[in-house]
Amino acid sequence: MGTREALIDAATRLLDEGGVDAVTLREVGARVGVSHNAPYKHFANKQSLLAAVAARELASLTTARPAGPPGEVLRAAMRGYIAWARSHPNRFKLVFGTWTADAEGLGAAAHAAQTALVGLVSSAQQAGALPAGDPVRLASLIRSLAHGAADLAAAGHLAAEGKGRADPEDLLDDLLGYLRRASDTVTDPRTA
Amino acid sequence: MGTREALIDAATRLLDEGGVDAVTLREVGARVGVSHNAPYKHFANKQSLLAAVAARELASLTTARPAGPPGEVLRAAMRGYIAWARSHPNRFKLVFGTWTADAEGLGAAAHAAQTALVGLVSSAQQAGALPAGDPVRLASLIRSLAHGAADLAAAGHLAAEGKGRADPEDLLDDLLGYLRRASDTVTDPRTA
DNA sequence: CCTCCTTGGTTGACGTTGTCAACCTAGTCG
DNA sequence: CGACTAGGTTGACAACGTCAACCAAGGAGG
Repeated sequence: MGTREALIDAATRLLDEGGVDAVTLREVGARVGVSHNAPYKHFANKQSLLAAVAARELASLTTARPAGPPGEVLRAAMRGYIAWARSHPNRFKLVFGTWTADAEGLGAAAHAAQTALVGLVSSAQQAGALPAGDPVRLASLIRSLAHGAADLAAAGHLAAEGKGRADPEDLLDDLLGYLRRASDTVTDPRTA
Repeated sequence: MGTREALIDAATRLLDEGGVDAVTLREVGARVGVSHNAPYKHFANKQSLLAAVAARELASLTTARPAGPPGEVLRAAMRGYIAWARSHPNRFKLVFGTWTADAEGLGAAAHAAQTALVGLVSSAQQAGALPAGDPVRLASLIRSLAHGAADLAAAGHLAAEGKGRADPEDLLDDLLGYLRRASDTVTDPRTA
């Protein structure tokens, strides 16, 4: 059990408990049982530690993909994305925060997530659950909606009560419904 | 020329320059020409100052609405939203950051923005540019996409180069296109 | 005119935090 | 056996948010 992993664990727990401001190198060190400067033996600075937390989180999102009809797998994956954002809002905010420098591991994880999603979209297209077109672009569309809905909901900028209730899951279903309808109306082979 | 406004101005400028971490009460005070504790005469704490910055920013987003065909007005409004997010990413991040407490003025501004957008959507629906349905829900859908696309683009999580290029503006147009097609199918099932 | 209170400002201090420098120790390898 | 390195320690420092105490201008009201 490396100290490095323990530091990332402790930082993640602190992040969940009190937001990014609660993640202090001293407290992280204390929780692992080392001094306040031990983290510097594993990370260049606080940002690097947070980047490691974000990278691991993003990677864990990409794994664990269930089986089933392509359209449903895609829907389940995006629901997982939304559920993760709602249950761990601080991690969500961290992952998509400002990463000026030091985004090596993070960039790779982001690219992997993107690629996996594009694969799901392609399968769903072949199954007729999504309209034809560039799968990368369609994946970006779907992910942008899920991401935006989750973020707005977390920030409280989405109508959450009353007749105009719009949960992120509802909005996702709405979009997938519109897309399925679009794929039904036209059997257009390719639109470049 | 109230000192309070000057403080908000200085804080906004600092935010643009170096992110939220660069906004220090001491530097804000120095730029306005007062001491490092003067801001406490106008704001309860740093969070309150940032909340004032965010509230003013959100309010400025709601104003300035052009005229034209309803569908185009809606599209222009969302493009303005995206353009704002791209040109002032730090303000964008701040406005939709974590606002546990002290969201009075911010909540009001958010509600106003929501209401204005719902009005645009309703008009576009009556003009046939959008499918029927709860306008609040449809507005949430469109805004979620614009918001998510802008946020992902700012974080670099959106494929930005190569053949899979997906600018936020492109994704917005894609969504509006699908929606228009869905609104057409009610009267005319044949669409291309 | 004097008094009192509010408004907006000041200086000084304190604890916390990120970060740097110097030092120490157990293990590995030539 | 000696040198090097990985990992950890203590101590210091400047910057930051925040609190407390003090202070000047200016009206309100007797």
